[in-house]
Amino acid sequence: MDDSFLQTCLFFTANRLSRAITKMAEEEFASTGFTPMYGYLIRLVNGTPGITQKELADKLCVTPSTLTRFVDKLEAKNLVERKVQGKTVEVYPTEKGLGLGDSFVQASKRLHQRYSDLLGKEAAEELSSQLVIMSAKLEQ
Amino acid sequence: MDDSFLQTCLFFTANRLSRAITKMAEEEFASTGFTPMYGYLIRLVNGTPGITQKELADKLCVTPSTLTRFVDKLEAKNLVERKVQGKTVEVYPTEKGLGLGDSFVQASKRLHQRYSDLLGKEAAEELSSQLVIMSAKLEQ
DNA sequence: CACGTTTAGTTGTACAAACAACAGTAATAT
DNA sequence: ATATTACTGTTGTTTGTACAACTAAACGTG
Repeated sequence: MDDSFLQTCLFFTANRLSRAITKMAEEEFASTGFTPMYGYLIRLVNGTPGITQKELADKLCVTPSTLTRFVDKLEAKNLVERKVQGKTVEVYPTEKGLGLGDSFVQASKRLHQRYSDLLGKEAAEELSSQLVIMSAKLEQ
Repeated sequence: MDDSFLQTCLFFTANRLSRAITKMAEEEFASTGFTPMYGYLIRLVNGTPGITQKELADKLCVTPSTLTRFVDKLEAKNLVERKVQGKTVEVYPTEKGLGLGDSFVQASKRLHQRYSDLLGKEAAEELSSQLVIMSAKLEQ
């Protein structure tokens, strides 16, 4: 049967890549005790104390509801703190969160190394920057 | 703050693209009453009557457990039929499933047109084929 | 043949992420 | 100054997907 429609459909190919890289990222982040997305969130908060949830959602490209759940979990584990400011919520790092920062940076580096070895350093960087450009166009 | 690590991390950029294209695909497939993944599954079954679940999982790049759930749902809606053959399960189309085939093809075409308009036809095709190559390397 | 090994599929469970509906606050317009 | 609109965040619910543990069939070797 002709199943070439799978290879040419961006929905399918993008999701395939997403699943492959997510699996790899989870493996590399496993030692931190958190999944990659939480690692990036904490890094953003550590690097921008008082960043609002809206800004976090924009940077991470997730919906506000998803971000609420993320912050809920991190707050429960005492890794970030919320401070309500009118209608917005500012998110601040905690001592514990700041202490974990480095392990996330290390995990990111291992992940980057691992996929760069498989794809080639140049190709990996080119791919990533293409994905940013294309995502922006699709989100319009 | 320097948040360039988000743009250069393939985990992040791949998931961003995945969410953007998934949203678009769901919009275009909404009129069929099914999400895109189910559409592709039905097309595979319609085009390859008796295909096994293993083969479907391989083609769709999902795990066997995920595929079991998909087939469960489609079978409940009478869109495919299971036939146990020893330890494997063959999946066959139903009349109803065959009848829906065309609407999935139409939805796929609309989706393809829509993202091609945004990305450029050439760029979209190039991107999709790059994603296939890169995914294969990551899955090793 | 019998036992262990591999393979295919299923089920329980968990998590990321979305949407829809809602609540509270801020900003704008009349 | 009040009413309306817009914005930010939360909660309930749903879906896609994975993994681990399991069952059952097939295969291979002593």
